[in-house]
Amino acid sequence: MRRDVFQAIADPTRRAIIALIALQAMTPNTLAEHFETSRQAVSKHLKILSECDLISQEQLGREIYYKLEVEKMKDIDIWLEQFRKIWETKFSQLDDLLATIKKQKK
Amino acid sequence: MRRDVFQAIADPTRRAIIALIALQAMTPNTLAEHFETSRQAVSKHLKILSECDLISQEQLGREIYYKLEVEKMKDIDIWLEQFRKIWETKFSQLDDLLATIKKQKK
DNA sequence: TAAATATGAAACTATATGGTTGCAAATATA
DNA sequence: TATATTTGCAACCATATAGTTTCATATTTA
Repeated sequence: MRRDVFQAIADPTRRAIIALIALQAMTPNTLAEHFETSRQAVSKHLKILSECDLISQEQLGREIYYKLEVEKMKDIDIWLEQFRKIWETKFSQLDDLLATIKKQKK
Repeated sequence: MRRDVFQAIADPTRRAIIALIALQAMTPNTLAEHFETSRQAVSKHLKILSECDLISQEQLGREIYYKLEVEKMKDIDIWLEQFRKIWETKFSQLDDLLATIKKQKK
């Protein structure tokens, strides 16, 4: 079973969960109130997010507070870095390359 | 069928395709040489990437060159922005919140 | 102690996903 | 023109995914 950050953020409900607990740590019950799905479904999403270390939990009595491990989000940022260099270049080297190929073929 | 940028980058083969064509536009055949899977499987990945506008194509004779629409990658960057604000804060407000809850409960 | 609350796990289901093989269409080349 | 090359699409398959309902466990509260 694949279980990485990219697979974790693929699901829109999980992205919403991440955004919610980024603002404030929450219990599964409180989280579930924000969605149409069942509490158990939210729990399954929390498990997936836990398995790739995007969130951590802290038990307080019978409640479990889930919070975002925001450092892990940097993994996505690191992957984006290689493309950031390209999109910050005003003149596209790709268009340039295609133009070159076209000329060669003629 | 869901078809957004986040779902597109969830697959490791598609992330590899993106990284390859970011450097240089490529045909499906050339791309497929970089992977274990069949050319047809690569074509299916290209279709998914096309459907969410992450790539575009240009036909030259019987060859079709696929190139990255690097602007679309910014969608991911935009989503990350909300978390970047948090991870750039040295002192975690989440730990703070949990500490507050603990005190209230005592 | 008994009841209520919060949670996770198990079993099940429908659909999505990623892969394969075979084929048809378009273009280039002999 | 006949053949080779490049490509996308259809049909099929095994597995993953996201959801449900039911149940067991732990903790709080009456």
